[in-house]
Amino acid sequence: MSIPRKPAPRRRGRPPAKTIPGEAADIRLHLLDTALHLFATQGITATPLSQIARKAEVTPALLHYYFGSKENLVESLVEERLLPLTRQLGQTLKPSPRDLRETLQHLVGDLMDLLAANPWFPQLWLREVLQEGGQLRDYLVGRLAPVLAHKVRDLVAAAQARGEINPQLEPRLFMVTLVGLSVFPFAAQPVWRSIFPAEDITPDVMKQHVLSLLLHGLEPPPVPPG
Amino acid sequence: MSIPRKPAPRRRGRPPAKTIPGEAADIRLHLLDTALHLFATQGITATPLSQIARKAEVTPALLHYYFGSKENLVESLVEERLLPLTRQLGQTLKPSPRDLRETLQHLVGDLMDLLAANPWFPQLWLREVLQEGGQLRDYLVGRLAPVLAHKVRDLVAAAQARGEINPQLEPRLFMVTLVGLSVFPFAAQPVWRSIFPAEDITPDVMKQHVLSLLLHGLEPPPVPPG
DNA sequence: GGTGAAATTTAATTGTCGATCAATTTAATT
DNA sequence: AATTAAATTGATCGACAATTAAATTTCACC
Repeated sequence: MSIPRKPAPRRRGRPPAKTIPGEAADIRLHLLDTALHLFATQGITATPLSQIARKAEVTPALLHYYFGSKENLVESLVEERLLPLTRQLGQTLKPSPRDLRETLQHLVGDLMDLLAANPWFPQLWLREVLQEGGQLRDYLVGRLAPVLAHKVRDLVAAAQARGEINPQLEPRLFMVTLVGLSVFPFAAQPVWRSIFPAEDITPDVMKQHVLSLLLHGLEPPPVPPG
Repeated sequence: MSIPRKPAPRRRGRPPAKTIPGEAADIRLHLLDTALHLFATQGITATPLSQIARKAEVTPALLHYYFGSKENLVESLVEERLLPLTRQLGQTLKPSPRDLRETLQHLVGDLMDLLAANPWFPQLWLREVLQEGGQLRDYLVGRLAPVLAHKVRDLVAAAQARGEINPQLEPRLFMVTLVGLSVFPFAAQPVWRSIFPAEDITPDVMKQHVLSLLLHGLEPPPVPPG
């Protein structure tokens, strides 16, 4: 039985190149992954570079070698991880010759798929966007919001004018509501899952719940004819 | 015109007692207020004691004199500011021989009133409940949730069984949804208010919006008979 | 095979923050 | 009036985090 050995405490100097190609994981990307995960679970300011380094089994100095500074590391994360996701989300609203309901259904569906596929997203979002001084807020307000929030507001207002939807809704609040409705349950998962057993509540169930609430609220469905 | 003078840089030693009774504000409470405000807007870890001290026009040492440690200060805040509010909220669901809609309307209404009256609440709530290791999480899961979440779940399930409400909703997700729907828009105020002008969106407007969405979703109201 | 660039670590530097403690001033008590 | 208790500052210590510099090892190319 081989003794489980500490993974050779990495000598100084440039390490030998991996010959196994699959193993040649780009260190920089690995650092990004590690940082993203820790930032999401603990917050950016609360996570020292040393911790990222330890988890990635390198030294803090290497983080500086690759990113220059902590601030820069965050910026890289936004640029390379967050932006692609949100851009993808932005696409959803592009072709909207559809019915409003259908459009919103797609938007919320896509958003929730994205949240389910990237568990770090909701926490990071709450912490770094909603929080005063959050590192990501400027980006949101400056780039993402104009694309999404304004469009949603206009679509809702137009549909209201046509009498297609509930006129008591405030168009300008609609986007926030949408986001709250989808992001919050994901971010709060650890809480409600520890309140009652809910292993059977999959992302799909959550999606159904949210969409149904969005479309009909508490209203029971009309009795089917027959 | 008198030169605006720096408020006398407080000599060391015990200060003379204020004879004006209204002026004799309890320093400890003042420190709590200041800390609460800064914590809510910047985050706990992001706020050094020195900043609280500067804003309250005392030295960091005094904070230690009154609270012993930063951790203790946070605990005091939770104990003396947050808990009373949440307890008060817990009362709302106590007497519920009412109709489900009416009950929920009251619950959401009360919650949103509370949020509007205590602007620091949403931010601190998000941080202390949703965040891994937040101070309020244990309390919420252990005490508040059993009162609220379980009750809401049961009420919703019962109403569904009676065919009174939308059967597609997941009862166990209902409470989270409710909280997300009300807390999120408040917490995100700084964001959406900077996206488009919305001075006219008062807490009452927000309340109407949320309640209407909750009750009817996107459904337009039935054409009034006549 | 030698040489410079690349990738790492170790070690040193600097700044900030929380905490402690002695000194000082006033209040309260006897 | 004397003495003790309470409230407050100033100075500073130790921990730790971010950054920088230097040293070391390997790689790639001529």
